[in-house]
Amino acid sequence: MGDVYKALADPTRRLILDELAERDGQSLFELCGRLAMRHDVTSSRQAITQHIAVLEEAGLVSVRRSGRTRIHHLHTEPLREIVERWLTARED
Amino acid sequence: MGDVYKALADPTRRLILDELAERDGQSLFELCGRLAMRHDVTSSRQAITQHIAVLEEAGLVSVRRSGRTRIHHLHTEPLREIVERWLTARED
DNA sequence: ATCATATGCAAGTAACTACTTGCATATCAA
DNA sequence: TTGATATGCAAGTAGTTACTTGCATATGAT
Repeated sequence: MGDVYKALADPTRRLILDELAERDGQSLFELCGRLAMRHDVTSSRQAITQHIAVLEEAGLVSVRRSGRTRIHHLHTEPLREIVERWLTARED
Repeated sequence: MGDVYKALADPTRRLILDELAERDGQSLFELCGRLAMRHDVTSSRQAITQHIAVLEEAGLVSVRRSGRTRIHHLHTEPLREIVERWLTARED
């Protein structure tokens, strides 16, 4: 399993999470389009694919195939690790 | 102001935050020692200094001088951005 | 003043990361 | 099948990052 923190380190990847948070279940094509239109992401489709792969390895995004289309879903659970690590008072 | 996400991307920097979370107000020397002893961090003092600089730019650590000693303090507030960005339901 | 302690600065390097380009594959419709 | 759509794979490259080494500075104690 990949590194959640490293996955968040790139601004484009964070925008991908933003996009999926606003509209879950987008295809790759849809994502690329909306990232370009609404967030001024000029990267190529391949670049986006590679970013999504990193997010997937971190457990933040899951991919499901439907015909010739990839559908992407957001999973925020891995982010809770951050909260629990430093934002929660611990008793030891 | 630096990037909180990039600051968290490095495992050694996260251990520094862990250390300060457990014992706030450590000096550089103290930090280096405890990182080596308790977390098997083999990096040089300079490496640690550079990591702290990144954490400082991200607002996660503040440094105060006391004589020939640097005292480090943890600040978790910047981490709340992460929570509010994806872990909080938004209404728009 | 002298010496050890605690830290600062800077250049160099190896590894990693994001990105691109070019081509390949697969699905759907007509 | 043929063509267009949607995505996959892989090699190459520029820029970044973490790290080290060597030397400099500054504080505190004797």
